[in-house]
Amino acid sequence: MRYPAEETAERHRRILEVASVLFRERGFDGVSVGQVMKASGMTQGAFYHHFESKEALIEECLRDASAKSLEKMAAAGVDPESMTAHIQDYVSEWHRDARGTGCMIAALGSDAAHEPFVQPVFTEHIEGVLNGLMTTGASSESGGTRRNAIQTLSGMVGALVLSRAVDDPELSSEILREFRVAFEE
Amino acid sequence: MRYPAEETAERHRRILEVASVLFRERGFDGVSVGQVMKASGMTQGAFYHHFESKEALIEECLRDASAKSLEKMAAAGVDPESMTAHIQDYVSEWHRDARGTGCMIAALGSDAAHEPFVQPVFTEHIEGVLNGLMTTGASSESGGTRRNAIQTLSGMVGALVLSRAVDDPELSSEILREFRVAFEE
DNA sequence: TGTACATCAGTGAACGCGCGTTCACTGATGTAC
DNA sequence: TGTACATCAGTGAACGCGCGTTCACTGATGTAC
Repeated sequence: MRYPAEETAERHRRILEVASVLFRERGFDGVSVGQVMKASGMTQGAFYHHFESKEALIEECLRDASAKSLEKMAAAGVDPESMTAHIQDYVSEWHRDARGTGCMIAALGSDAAHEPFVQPVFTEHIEGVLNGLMTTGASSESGGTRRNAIQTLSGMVGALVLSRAVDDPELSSEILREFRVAFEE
Repeated sequence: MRYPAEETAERHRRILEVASVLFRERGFDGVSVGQVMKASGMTQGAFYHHFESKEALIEECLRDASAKSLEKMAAAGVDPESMTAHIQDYVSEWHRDARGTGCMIAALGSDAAHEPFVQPVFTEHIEGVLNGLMTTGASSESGGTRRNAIQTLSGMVGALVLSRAVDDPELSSEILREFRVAFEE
């Protein structure tokens, strides 16, 4: 059956959305094309009418996640107080437990090191985040320099990765809490 | 052929060493049992005389990497200056390019989030590293508190992950360099 | 001390399985006349 | 306006491949007598 262009675009979006969540939850190798399509309500075969390959899907997922993340950040970056709130929200129990919809760097960053084809997307994304952190002076008391943005982002990503790698809920929360106090008020 | 106990133990160590490097370089899913055994100079079949399963190998590799890392850190932790040097060495181009022999948190941390069986090892390891950072006051000008250890470790791990996720050598070096200045002298 | 046998870490082929990808086929929609 | 046909996003079976794991077999070493 041939479908109206609108429905086709809608299905494309659904695959992208579903896959984007699954990849962040389970890693690139932890999700198969079949699983993505099943979760999107279609059969495997239809996948290749929407994407050239699994790698192409991954790339598009990352570009999508990057764009959404930068939008959210731009909204928070209008003044120093809301940027501080944004950082506090990043290093939170809520975000730790929402891998599928959260930061792609924390979820997939260490995989990016051995999957060269995703590195261009990560490079652009990280540049974008650094610029976002610099637009307000919230990254440190000494103002919104690029150096402060780099130090802030490193800490945010590291704290979230540590809190997720750990088994013990007390330690996990302690990491988030103790990191957060560096950006209080 | 039956082998002397010494040779058997030596082969076990070799498998562990080879696998430990490969996992950090390519991730858990990026390395097969066959590849590990080939790189260790044996055939696939011998693997199961040394380890119960691939998961058991991974666990033993991580415990080994953790022990070696904590030893190195203890050696550096005798005084604040050498601990500072240790931190500077961690956030370096050298370490960035030595994934196979470097920090297991930076190399495999985001995979740990979706492989629950490795989380106990990561929990113990991270506790150990935090204790190591606290033995000297080097983690911050305000002394070796646990809070400072958490903030320092988060930043170290995050900076290394960012520097490896990125395509552009200039940006990668900039991240390392700008993070390092926070711990100068 | 010499011989018979149990041990067990090797070899390498085979197992079933799930993967990414391809394929022949279907049939409602949009287009040409 | 009605009919004939091309399009193309679906279906679901099949492809070859590499995976983790198992297996029958080998044969030098260590042990028992």
